[in-house]
Amino acid sequence: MSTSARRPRLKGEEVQLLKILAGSGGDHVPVVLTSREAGERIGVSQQAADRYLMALDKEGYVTRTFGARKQRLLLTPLAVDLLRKEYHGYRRIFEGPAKVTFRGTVSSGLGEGRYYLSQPGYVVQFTERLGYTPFPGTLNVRVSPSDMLKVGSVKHWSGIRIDGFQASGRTFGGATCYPGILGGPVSHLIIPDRTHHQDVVEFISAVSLREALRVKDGDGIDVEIREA
Amino acid sequence: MSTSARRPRLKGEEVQLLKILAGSGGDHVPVVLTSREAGERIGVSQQAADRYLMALDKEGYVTRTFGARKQRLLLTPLAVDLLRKEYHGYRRIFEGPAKVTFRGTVSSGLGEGRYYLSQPGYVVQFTERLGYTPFPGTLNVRVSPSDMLKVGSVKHWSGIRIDGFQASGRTFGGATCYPGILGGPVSHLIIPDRTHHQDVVEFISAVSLREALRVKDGDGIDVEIREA
DNA sequence: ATTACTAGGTATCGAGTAC
DNA sequence: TGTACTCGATACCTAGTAA
Repeated sequence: MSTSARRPRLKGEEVQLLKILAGSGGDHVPVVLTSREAGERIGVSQQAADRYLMALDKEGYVTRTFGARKQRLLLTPLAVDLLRKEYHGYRRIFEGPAKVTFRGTVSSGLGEGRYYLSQPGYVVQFTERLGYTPFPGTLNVRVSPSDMLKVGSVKHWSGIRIDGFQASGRTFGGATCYPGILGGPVSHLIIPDRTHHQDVVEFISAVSLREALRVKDGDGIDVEIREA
Repeated sequence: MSTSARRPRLKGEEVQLLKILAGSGGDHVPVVLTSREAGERIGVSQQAADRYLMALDKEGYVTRTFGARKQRLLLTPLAVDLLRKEYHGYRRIFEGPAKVTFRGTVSSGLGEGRYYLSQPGYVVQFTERLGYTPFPGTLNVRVSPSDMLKVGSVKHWSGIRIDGFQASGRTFGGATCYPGILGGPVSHLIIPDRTHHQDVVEFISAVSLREALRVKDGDGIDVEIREA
C-alpha cells in the first residue's frame, strides 16, 4: 500500500548537522560529536542540538552508538543521498545541466524491453514526452565497475518522467528518461524506479539502435548522458 | 569601527528561496515569483513566504521591483556569494579538496610585494604557517578574462590564514594563502583580504620564482592552485 | 563529564483581511 | 489578481536539572 511514509521535511539545522558529519567522514566511519559541540557549530543550545540528533536518528538519517562518555554518529545511505541531492542542486546552479560520459559494451537484453515497450500505457507517455514512438526493443549497455559510481549519480538528476500505471491486472512501475548521445539517432536512457543497482543500462530510440549504430553484442560503445 | 554588522543567520527556508531564484536565473535577471508560488515551492503559506522575501530584501540578499501585479526578484552579489559558499561546502564533501588550473602570463609587479614581504609582522607568520621564509618579491601572473571567474572562486576555499597587524603607525591587512604548483619549488598564492578584483595574482616562494622557473615578463605559465 | 527530560517564555506560523 | 498587515494558536527554544 504505502511505499513511502510521509517524511516530514528536514529542518535547515538538521541538514547542517548532516553536512558537518559528512565533512568529518561520517559517511563511512562513526564520528564523535557531542551535542554541545554540535550546538556550538550550528549556533543553538546543547538541548536543541540533541533534539536534532535524536530526530535524525529516529528518521533514519544517522545511527548512534554510545560509548562510555560520548556518542558516535554514522550517516545512513538515506542521509548521503539527501546530501548528494543538495549538492547536485547547487552544482546545477553554478555549472549548468550535468552530463556524464563513459564507455560501455553492448550486451544482450532479456527480451523484457520489447514486452514493456509494447504496453500502450508506456507508449502514449513516451510519444508525448519524448517526441517519438519508441522502437519496441532496448539497446542494453554494460557499464564497467569503475564507471558504476558516476553513472549511478544520474538518478539524482532531473529527467523526463514516465508514470507507472495499472493494466491487465498487474502494476507497471514508473521510470525516468535522460537524453543520451550514442552517435546516432535521438535516444534516451531509461532508469526504472525499481532498479536493482544493475550494471546494465537501457536505451530507447525511434528506430532499432542496434541497426542504426551497426553494433552487436560485445562491441564497445561511447555513451553520453545529459540532464533533461 | 565595524567592518561587518552582526548578520543574523539565514533560515533554511530563506536559503531555499535563494536557490529557487538562482535556478531560474535570478542571479543575472529579475525573476517573477509571487509570494504564493514561493510558499508552495517551499511548503509554507503565502504569508510566511512573503515574510521571508521581505526579510531577504531587508538583509540585502534580493532586490525587489514591483510591476503592476507581480514582483520581480533579483539576487544580489551577497546572495550569490552565499550560494557559492554552500555549493563549495557540498563539493568538498563529494569531490574532495578543490583545485583549479589555468594558464596566465608573467607580469611585472609594482615592487609592492618586496615592501610587504619585508615586514617582520608578515615574515614570522609566513615562516610559521607556510614552512619557509619567503623570498622578498612576488611572481605576478596575469589571468585571462575567461579564467577570472574560476580563479575568483578560490576565495571561498579554505586556505592558510595570515593575520593583519599594526606596525609603524599603519595597518597591514590580512591575507589567505593557497598552495600553488608552478612546476618549480613549493610556492603559494596570496589573496589579500582587501583585494580589488584584480586580474593579477601573486605567488611567493622561498626563492626567487623568476629565477627558479627561468621566466620573464610576458611568458606564458601553467598554474595550479589547490585548497589547503 | 555526557545525554535527555520538563517547564515556561517567545518566536513563528497561518487565517483573515486591508490595500 | 497581487503584497503585506494584525492576531490568536502553537511549535520551538533555552534554562534547569535528572540520570
